[in-house]
Amino acid sequence: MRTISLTEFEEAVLEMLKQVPAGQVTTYSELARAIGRPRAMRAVGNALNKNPNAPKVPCQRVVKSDGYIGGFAGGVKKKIELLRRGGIEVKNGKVVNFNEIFYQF
DNA sequence: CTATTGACGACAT
DNA sequence: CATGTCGCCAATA
Repeated sequence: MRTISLTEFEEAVLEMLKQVPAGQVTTYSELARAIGRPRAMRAVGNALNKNPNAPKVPCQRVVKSDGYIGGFAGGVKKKIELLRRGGIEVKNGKVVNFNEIFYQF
């Protein structure tokens, strides 16, 4: 079924995000770049915010380019908890070993 | 059409 | 390191 109330852009963002393996993270910028809109990192964040997609899409694995958590529709605290649960350590609002677990498309 | 708003990024001060 | 400003893009009013 479709019942997609999402735009092509939002769809693309979610699809790409689903490709991120567990235990790794990506960035808004990289994600935007992967869908062909290298300067649309803000729009990417906007798309994720509007789509409280459940576990279908690991929205929590998207962080800022400098390794900081960024934001989350359910609250940053929640985002951090989800990340830790997924084996990703977060310290002082920033992903530990960010450079090592950073997933590039 | 224009204006406003953001889970951003890079740079200047 | 902290704060401010500008640029960028898509969605929405």
